[in-house]
Amino acid sequence: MTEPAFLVLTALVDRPRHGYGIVQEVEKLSEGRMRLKVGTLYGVLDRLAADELVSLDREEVLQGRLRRYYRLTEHGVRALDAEAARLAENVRSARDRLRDRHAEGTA
Amino acid sequence: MTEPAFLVLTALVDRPRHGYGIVQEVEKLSEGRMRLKVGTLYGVLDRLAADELVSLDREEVLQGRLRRYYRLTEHGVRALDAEAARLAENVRSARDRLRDRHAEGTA
DNA sequence: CCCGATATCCTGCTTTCCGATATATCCTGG
DNA sequence: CCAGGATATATCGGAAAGCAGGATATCGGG
Repeated sequence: MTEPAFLVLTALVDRPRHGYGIVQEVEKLSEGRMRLKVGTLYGVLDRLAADELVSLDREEVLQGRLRRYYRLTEHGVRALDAEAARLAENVRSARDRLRDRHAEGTA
Repeated sequence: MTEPAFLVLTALVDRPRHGYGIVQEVEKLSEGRMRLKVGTLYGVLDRLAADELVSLDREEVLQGRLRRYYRLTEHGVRALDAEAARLAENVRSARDRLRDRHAEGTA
């Protein structure tokens, strides 16, 4: 799973959101570090929908502007959980090794 | 930074390794989960070298076979450390949200 | 004697990223 | 009253990246 896909899934965990809302939520949850590009978003959303990790929740027309809401599927929840575990393992092994490297210099 | 790049840097933390050795080390440190493709490796190595996160350590000819060793630069160590922190943040926010989602169902 | 492991590298296909652009509405400030 | 920023979706095309496959070459085991 790519990083933008991971962030989109994370943004959808608490409730369905529309495209622009996802962009804002990703920026918020990453404390401004990640700014999801709209050019990236729709491609990611299409791929996630094709894989059935997200699905179209509903469409609203608010003040003449279309809002298309996506929600996380149960499959999506499991995929996000598995990916988080996988990334955590990568982080752990990198940190273990970095710690050993510095410990050697100290010893 | 892409995931293969992250894994290559991790594999080089403890000592310089040559291409094929990196492939094996990545497979070992990920407990068989990640199998780095050779077609991916050399492109990654070139990019990391261009960014000065790794550098050519030495070349050996062992039993008629060339071995080209790469080592992590100090810049590479810092980049790996920063990337690990960034990924850890992504994992943390995903897990926080997943926990809340399940807590709601429980409450 | 062939095959798997070891070892590097290139080519080309596919996927993905993302800047740019297009379209359209609403609100605020000047 | 109008310019510009925020809100909102979508597409195009270039660039970057991933990766399967194949070329090339040695060594050891069955």
